[in-house]
Amino acid sequence: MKSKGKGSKRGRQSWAEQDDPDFTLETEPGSSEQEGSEASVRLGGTWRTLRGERHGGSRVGTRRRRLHSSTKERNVRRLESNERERQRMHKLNNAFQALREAIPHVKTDKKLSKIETLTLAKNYIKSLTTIILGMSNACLPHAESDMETNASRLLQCYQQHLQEEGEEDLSNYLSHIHSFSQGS
DNA sequence: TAGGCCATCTGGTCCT
DNA sequence: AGGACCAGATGGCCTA
Repeated sequence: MKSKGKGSKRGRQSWAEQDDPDFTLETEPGSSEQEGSEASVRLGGTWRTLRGERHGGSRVGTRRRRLHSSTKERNVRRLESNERERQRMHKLNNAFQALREAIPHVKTDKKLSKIETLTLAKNYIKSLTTIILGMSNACLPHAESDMETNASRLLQCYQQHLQEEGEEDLSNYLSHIHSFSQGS
């Protein structure tokens, strides 16, 4: 355990530790579920363990049980939602990786952190927007000098492009923008 | 060793 | 009702 401020925080109560009137407290000497109330369930091809205690807690010799659904059922549901959450986070991380690859940045051995990725992506979008607006302003010298109006028309044009063409590459989009700026 | 970053677990809330 | 989403907590790994 690392000596950081985080370490001193009290962990969230687990389902088995809440002050819930629906829970009964019972002691079950010799039960295989005591000593942390572990249960293992096979999910997604691997065995996962559900701990009745939370990250090194010290609940020994007692366990609590909800009256209406069995401990086993709840353990299984918990493990299933853990698995779904894991998959969800993996998808999120894949999206972050795709974003990393989409934005230009100085290549180093160290991969961009999530916060760096988001910040760079934001700046990249801003830069591209500025460039595109510059292009359209060149074609529309006086008519649409208001940046906000231009930006909203740009967005409108982009959405229209997505509807008509799906997610095509940037060059298609840019040529669309170009015809938009010439046509209007 | 402290701090940053991350994966995972967890329970609450929202949505379908 | 069940799944998706979210945020808090925690421990592990890595680096300055």
